[in-house]
Amino acid sequence: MVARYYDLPSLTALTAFEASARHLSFKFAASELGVTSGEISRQIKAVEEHLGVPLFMRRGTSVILTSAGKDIYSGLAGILAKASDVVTTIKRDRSGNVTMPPAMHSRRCG
Amino acid sequence: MVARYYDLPSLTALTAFEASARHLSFKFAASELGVTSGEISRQIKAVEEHLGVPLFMRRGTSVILTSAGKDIYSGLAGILAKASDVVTTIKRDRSGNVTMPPAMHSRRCG
DNA sequence: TAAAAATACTCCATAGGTATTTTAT
DNA sequence: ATAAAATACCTATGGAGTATTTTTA
Repeated sequence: MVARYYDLPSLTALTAFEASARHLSFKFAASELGVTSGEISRQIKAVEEHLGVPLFMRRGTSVILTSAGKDIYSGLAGILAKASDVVTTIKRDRSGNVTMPPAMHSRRCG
Repeated sequence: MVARYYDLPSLTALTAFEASARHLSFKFAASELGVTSGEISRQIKAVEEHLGVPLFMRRGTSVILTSAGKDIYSGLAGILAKASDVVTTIKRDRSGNVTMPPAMHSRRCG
């Protein structure tokens, strides 16, 4: 396993958390992300175990954010979106914008 | 697979890229992250395939960043560090700081 | 008792190591 | 020839589905 230079849970888990926090529902998060709610439940648990803090209070048929959950949500949601923007921008501007001759696109170059 | 609400390569791959770009060496990145250089090579390839753009020019015994590589590096390195900060802060302030009675720390709560 | 979350299985994809090969110096 | 990156092969871990169980409104 990569030695976590960045101390972060997996993107999968953070994505599950962000959607769950936004919807205040594992079920809706699951449906938005196209996975089962069981998987969301496991991913949320993974984030909580990574942090050592509960992020949701389970009230049987619904969930609400703990204050740690609110902090993480407000701290991370924007950052994830920004990271995604950077990547999307590069992808949009790709091919021909690399300020190098086309030959540079092959794996090896001299 | 989670339906990539955020259009990002895996954190593992981004971490490998960040370290490689900083060191301009897959070998040093590998040693810093505690993995083999073969794994770094594969992760970089994964990012490049995700983006559809080469990020490094391979010059046999060394690598240099393409302009897309520079863009991604300057765009993402800070964001990853910031995300890591958020998480680290929460971890440091955990246990007892949840503005809820200690009982709230158990899985179920009423 | 119904609706949502948690969990016990299971399976598959991705992370990662070792050993070897390729590439450019 | 040497030093670094790429790759073929293999194993281990984590992501994810199905079905069932638990929880509280």
